[in-house]
Amino acid sequence: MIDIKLLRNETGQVAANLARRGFVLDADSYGKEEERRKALQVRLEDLRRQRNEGSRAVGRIKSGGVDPAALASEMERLAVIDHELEETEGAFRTIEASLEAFHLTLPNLVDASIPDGRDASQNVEVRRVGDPPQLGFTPHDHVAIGEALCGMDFSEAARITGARFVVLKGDLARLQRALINFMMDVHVAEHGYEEVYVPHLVNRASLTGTGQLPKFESDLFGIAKITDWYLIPTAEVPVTNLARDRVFLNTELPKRWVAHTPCYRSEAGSYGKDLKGMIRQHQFEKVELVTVTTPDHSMEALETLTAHAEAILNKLELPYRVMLLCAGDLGFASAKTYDLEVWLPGQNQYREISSCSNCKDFQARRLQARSRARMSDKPEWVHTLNGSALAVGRTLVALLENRQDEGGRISIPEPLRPYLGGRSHLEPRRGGG
RNA sequence: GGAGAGAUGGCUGAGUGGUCGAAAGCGCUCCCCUGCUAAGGGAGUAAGGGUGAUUAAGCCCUUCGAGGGUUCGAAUCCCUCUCUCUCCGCCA
Repeated sequence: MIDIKLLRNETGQVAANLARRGFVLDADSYGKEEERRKALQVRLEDLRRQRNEGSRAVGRIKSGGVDPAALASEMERLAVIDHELEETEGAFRTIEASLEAFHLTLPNLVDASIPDGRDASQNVEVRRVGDPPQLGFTPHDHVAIGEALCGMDFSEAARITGARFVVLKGDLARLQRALINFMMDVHVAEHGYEEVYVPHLVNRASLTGTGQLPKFESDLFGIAKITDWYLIPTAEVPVTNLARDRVFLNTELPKRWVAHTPCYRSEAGSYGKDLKGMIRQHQFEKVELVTVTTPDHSMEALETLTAHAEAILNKLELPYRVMLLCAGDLGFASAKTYDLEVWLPGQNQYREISSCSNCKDFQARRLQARSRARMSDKPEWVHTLNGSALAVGRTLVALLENRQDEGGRISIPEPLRPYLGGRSHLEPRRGGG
């Protein structure tokens, strides 16, 4: 949620900022509704004050020996006030609820450092690391490689569930597990994150806190039995909610958490995209980094968090580029985002493998997550950041495609070998999976 | 799933219809005393919002798990829900 006071007082300025995202905020009609709210609130509070005074008067009359005439007239006066109070309260609640609902649909303000742009085509390449491999033959895509390794089966998954799922077996299932453990270990041992294990089902409040609800319900999988619960679309939701309703001491910050979870996304509205293979699935594994900082350190924390995600790509010797998202491509909760895009020879292009965002105080306001330097200080909103490090399924795809040889062997990068029993290669196999 | 107990400020914990936004303690802040690895004394210390001159004082409203209700008046009474704890059952 953006700062409501700022929205009220500088509606035009906020509207101009949000316009950079392509979000249209009608400043005039908002201003009018806000004026109505204010007038009603002032009236309401005055009525409540009158009622409180009257109630106290009744108390005084009763305790001081009953004077029936005074009591009757006071009660009569209060009945009139109560009547108007009830009406005003109803009107106020209606407008207040509608304003609150509206506030929850407003995306975060765009950071000043963000370039203009309408969509992904106008994102800015910040740097490029590593070169696409010179394979010297027509690269296979990960689907062909996976089938040759006899460990990637989409039709079985379709039978078990439906489209956009995969069954991994043998070397590939183990490779995925190796990647998860490798990433977790690097973040814990080398980057200093605290490993957390979190629920994979979350309630509406948590999803509202991080910004998926109320606006993006169609992207989520709900569950039939408990309608308040949803499968997590990312570990960002449960992990960032660790900060909910908390007041941190600045000395406790930054909090840096890492979690591995499966992620579930309905992929509504992406029917045509990436139908083949593991790139876009309803269920995928992800290792997620979350940082909670004081406001003065969050931009620096975004660079650090992004570097931590890049470290995984570097260790796995995967070529990638860093994109600074333009205003129009920024996610709902984010003020500034770097996407990491890995090179995929099978597609002959860079594809997103990580997204690192500074949400500044946007989620903190929804979450009531605050901090202060001393107990006697007034708490202020923390800043929250999150980033994939990395999307495991896509990392697996990238490894297969970048490290294949003409015979279909996959070379395992050095740091990953201990997680695969020391093996240096995966070999294609004959026969069925 | 069954039975019972509970949910109060950063924390612990009093408070069963009328200046209770809430005793006390801890913690924290400031001051004083003392003087050396500690202790004592005093004062202050919830949040959000409205009004005020958009950042003062003051005044006011709301909030004691959430939502309803009774009442002139609710932390206190009633109903529903959520969560926590204890015991039993079941279970990985």
